[in-house]
Amino acid sequence: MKHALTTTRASDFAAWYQEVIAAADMAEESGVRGCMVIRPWGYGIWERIQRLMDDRIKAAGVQNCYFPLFIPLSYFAKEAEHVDGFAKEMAVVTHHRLIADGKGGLTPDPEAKLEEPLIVRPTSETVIGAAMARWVQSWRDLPLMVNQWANVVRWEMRTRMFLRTSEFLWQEGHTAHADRADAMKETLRALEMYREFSETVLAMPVIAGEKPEHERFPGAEATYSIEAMMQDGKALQAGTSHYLGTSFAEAAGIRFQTSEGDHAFAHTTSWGTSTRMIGGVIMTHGDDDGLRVPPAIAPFQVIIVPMLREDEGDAAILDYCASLAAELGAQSALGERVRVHLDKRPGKSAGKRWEWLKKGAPVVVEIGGRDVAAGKLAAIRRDALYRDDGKLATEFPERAPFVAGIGALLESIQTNLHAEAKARLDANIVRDIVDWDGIVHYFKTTPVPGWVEISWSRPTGAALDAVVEKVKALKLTMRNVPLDAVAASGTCPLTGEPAVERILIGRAY
RNA sequence: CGGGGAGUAGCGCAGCCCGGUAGCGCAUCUGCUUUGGGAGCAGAGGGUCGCAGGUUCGAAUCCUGUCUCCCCGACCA
Repeated sequence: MKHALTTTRASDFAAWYQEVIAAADMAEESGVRGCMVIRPWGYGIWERIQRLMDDRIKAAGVQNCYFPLFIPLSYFAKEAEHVDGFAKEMAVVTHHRLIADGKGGLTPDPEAKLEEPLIVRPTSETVIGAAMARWVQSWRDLPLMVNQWANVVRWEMRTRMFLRTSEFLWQEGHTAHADRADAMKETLRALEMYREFSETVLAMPVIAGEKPEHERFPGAEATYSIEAMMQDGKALQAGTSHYLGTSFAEAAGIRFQTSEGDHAFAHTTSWGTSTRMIGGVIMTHGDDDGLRVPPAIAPFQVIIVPMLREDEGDAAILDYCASLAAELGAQSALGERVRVHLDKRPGKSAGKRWEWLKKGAPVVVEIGGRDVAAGKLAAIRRDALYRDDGKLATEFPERAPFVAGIGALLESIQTNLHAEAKARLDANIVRDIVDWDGIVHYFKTTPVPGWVEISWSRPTGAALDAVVEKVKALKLTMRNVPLDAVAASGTCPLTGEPAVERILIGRAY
């Protein structure tokens, strides 16, 4: 069957991923190492994610604010584990002026060296912690819950668009609480928010769980994640939530007077999701014809393409399209007005149709003179592009019932995309392996391996290091300990010790 | 950051070894024909060959440096 992309998922998944991004006009190279230009269609998807996530964040009583891009090195140095975790990937500002280098170029002015270097934030715990120290005096000031939408920079060695870029966009929530129980409750609330968001908005099923010790955020006491399975079976960590204990509060001085009159350090949390989720959407829903955008995050849900012939009949077609767009736009889907776009650009309608299909617009409607005369239209749904015979599954409904049913149609596409991905996730987690040979056999013989969930002994220290090395030899990593896993049983295949909990293992991005 | 590959028109590529007027396909534009599923024919426009030096009468081509991308590894909350 002929497809819109030249690379298929089966032939070269990594190349396919890049082709989708290019073909859907989502993002492109910027000329700056590891940084991308996010184009309107990609950014429009991000704006949708922002809006729907922001609604949830605010509904939880968290307020938005904004903190500086630059963080004094001294702030950052206060939490030792945090520094160790990020020091190797830091962008540092050392000068504030340029001068001519005598060769026609510019160079930092040695006279303008900063007294204290500024780092470009890789995350904002330290600078937000400093503010929280000022804002929190009394137990009455807690909990303090803030969030910011921002860009952060991490100088990664190897970058991939949306999945791991030097600069990325995200939201980072930061909260301070009077005690451990309250902070842990917030950590898990944020995790559940991410799980629900991923499932219902991104139509991307995930497993929520706790990261093993060695995968924790630097400085955290506990890290939780949502893990999504891509179409190549690899895991993508799509959101994290951390219980930070009191170490960041101690480093920043977030101290308060309790109702009993003594002093205590706050228990803090942080949680984040980023533009990486867009990479997850691509690798969850994309197919060999490009992207498929879940209707909830599609910048436009319905595209109307008039089939113009540059003759006197065009005016009637455009009138018909305009009134159809208005009627569709007055309908609701997924709790919002339907987002309709009338593509009035000149050009061949076939070319425009494929452009929108590659972008993944959920529904493409084409209108020709015959439709105007008959009061009908031609509709293509992106989640079910082809008929069994390989031709486009275009339908030709009457206008009025189509308009009345658009909300239900978009909702069914949203549901359908989720169901497809959920079936794939469920089918590719193996839960009955009980020994190391079984793990090796699974990953060596399965053409597109997914994940295995095993009972393990939760080793720590050197024993954990040994286990990490052992699975690394198979290019595997421990993903998380699912919150809703069944009880552990038997012996840990990795250590031979009695198992205490269930953990997911798989290849990861 | 180590090993490998690549950068030539909007996109995909050839030309480079062996230096001598910048090529092809798709896309774009024009004309004619066509017209309900990515139309056909004819013609046209578009590139300081990633960037900076060097060698040479002459550099896309040879040399040096540098930037960016891709693959493998290391790294990756």
